[in-house]
Amino acid sequence: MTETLRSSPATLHDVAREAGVSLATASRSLNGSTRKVNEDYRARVLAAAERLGYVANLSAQTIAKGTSSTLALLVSDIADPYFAAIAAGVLSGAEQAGLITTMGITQRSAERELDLVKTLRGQRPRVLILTGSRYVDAALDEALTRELQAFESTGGRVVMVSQRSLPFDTVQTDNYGGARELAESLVGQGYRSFAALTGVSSLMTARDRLAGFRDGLAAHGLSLPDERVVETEFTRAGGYDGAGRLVAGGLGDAELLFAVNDVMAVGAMSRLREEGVDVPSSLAVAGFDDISTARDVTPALSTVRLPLEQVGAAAIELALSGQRGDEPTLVTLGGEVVLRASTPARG
Amino acid sequence: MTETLRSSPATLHDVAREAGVSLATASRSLNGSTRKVNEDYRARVLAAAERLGYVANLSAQTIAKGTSSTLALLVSDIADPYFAAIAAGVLSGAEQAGLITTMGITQRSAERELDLVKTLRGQRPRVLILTGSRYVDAALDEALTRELQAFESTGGRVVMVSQRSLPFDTVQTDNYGGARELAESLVGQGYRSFAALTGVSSLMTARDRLAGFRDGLAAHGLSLPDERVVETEFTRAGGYDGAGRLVAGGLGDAELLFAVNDVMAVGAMSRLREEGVDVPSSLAVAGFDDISTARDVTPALSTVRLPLEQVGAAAIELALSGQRGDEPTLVTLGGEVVLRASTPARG
DNA sequence: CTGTTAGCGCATTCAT
DNA sequence: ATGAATGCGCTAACAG
Repeated sequence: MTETLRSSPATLHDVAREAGVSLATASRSLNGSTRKVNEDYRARVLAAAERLGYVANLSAQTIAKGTSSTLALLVSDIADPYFAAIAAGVLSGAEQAGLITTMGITQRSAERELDLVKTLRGQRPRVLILTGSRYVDAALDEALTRELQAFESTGGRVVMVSQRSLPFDTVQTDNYGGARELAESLVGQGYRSFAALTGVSSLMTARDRLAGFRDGLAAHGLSLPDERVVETEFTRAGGYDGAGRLVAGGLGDAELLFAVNDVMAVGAMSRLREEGVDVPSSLAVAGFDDISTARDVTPALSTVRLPLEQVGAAAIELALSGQRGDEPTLVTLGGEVVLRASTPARG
Repeated sequence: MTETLRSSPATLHDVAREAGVSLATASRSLNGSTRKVNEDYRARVLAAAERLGYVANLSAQTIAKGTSSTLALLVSDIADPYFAAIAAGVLSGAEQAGLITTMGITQRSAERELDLVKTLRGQRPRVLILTGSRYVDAALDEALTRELQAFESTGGRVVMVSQRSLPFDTVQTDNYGGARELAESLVGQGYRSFAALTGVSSLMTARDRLAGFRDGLAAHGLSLPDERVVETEFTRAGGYDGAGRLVAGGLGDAELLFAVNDVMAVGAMSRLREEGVDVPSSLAVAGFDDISTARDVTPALSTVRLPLEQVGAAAIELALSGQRGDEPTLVTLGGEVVLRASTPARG
């Protein structure tokens, strides 16, 4: 009758019997709030639990207590370093808070996101964190909002990590401000003429960064001519293609190319090299995000570093601390301009 | 009495009452196995559930059925692209199988790993997947083995993703074979004299790759002199430092530097550039893993591509298909040598 | 301080 | 085909 021969997990009942105490005493010894149990009994219970390999059934505890110790996290794509970094922050924060986290991948699909929210609500998590750019489907957005509000109305907390577009607490990075600062730094480096690679305009992230960059230039009386802005995909391949289109259309007097994220910038650099456009002497390049590749490309890429792990941590903090007010809270984390070899100072 | 005013989630009981049917009928309509309920009633139940925003309580279902629909995944560090890729494979596989996955981060600590296993066992997951290199602490390993065996003896399935060292089903990548093939390819490119950067010898991954590389050279009558093998950390910083030590010690006639993983190779390239050692003309460099940065560095890095997402998928498949036999199953996924500009053909 | 008992939300026998 | 009743593993009153 050793532990390894059982075919179903030991229950609290088993432990109580093995220790010769009541169910309640066993419960109190193992998980009970404050010690209110004879040290002698307690030891016997612990020993019995150890002997039986007992592990409390979390589902049962959740049911009995009426509150779970779970956090649900939704990300677009965990293999994307951007989300991976945020997830890392969330996971470590959750663990510190004693929460187990369950994760779902939306694959950048609003339908899947909605489905996952429904599924994960079944867990009765204490917190639901949604990460990733919002979509533009109004119907789906509305359905999602309803679902999330229902969740909140039953005691759950939802935190969005992205742009503030739905009426929930959200943590965002300062895309506009970071891009604006980047532009100003670049002007400080002596650049005067610019081109840009941006994502589809429905992506708020892309829009905000481009707007910030533009305004940063405008502050110095400079501008980004529309014909030098190419809209492409938010990926490495998009950057590669976009750079090709830019070159084909003629670089003109452009001195610096701003890509709204690093992977696009890296793709662009690759294409520029193939096209025989030297970076940075013929065209400087700057990105946004500071992915780890940024410092390893040649020349190393100037960019804006986002405190991604902190974003995850902030999301947890927001979710766990205090009550949800009437007005959703908005936490904005600033980026930091990092100038590297891809944008050297100009004569 | 609209849904948003409730302060606790609707229960099946609420739905039954709202629909004017019994609890059992409601249950059968919403989650019951095969349709055995009048279409009329069924519709009423579904409508009531919709109206109330009812979502089945997963914990309650788990308790009632005695089996959960959860999978637990442990990774060392989710921000590491290696684990992120595997996690992506696991998550998508789990979802296809209708499993919710909960995740834990071990931070490469054997203690934390053991703690997490205990905690996650509380969820009564159907499957437990452990990812990451095994450690060398015998006591901890034994405790972990016991815990995992207890889990298996109560119906759970465990799959290890890493080297085969514990007596459980495992999915591994062919580190030895990949490195061996890489070495042979490099010899084919005309390289004859080598140096290497390896991780601490307790890391089996590092050991296997180095052994494979050595044997690949040996197959052609070549070898890797011990004084040209520097042991350093398994990280970018480790590669950076290691390359520095190598240069300081004198490169001798070394033509190619093999780093046991890509991040180390990238760190090394960075250091070599700083030291004025041109890559590849003075020293070629090759890595292992094919992280996305590999093709973006200059020169692009030769390496061995590992089918990481497939590894995750294979782990799930192994866990879900068939019974655990007496002997643990071992699945090995091969890598693929990818030659790039960092190791051009030599005269 | 300890033991008894009544739920928690749901699935599932067992009758009907 | 439907409903009433039992139990899953556990916590939290409630008595003793």
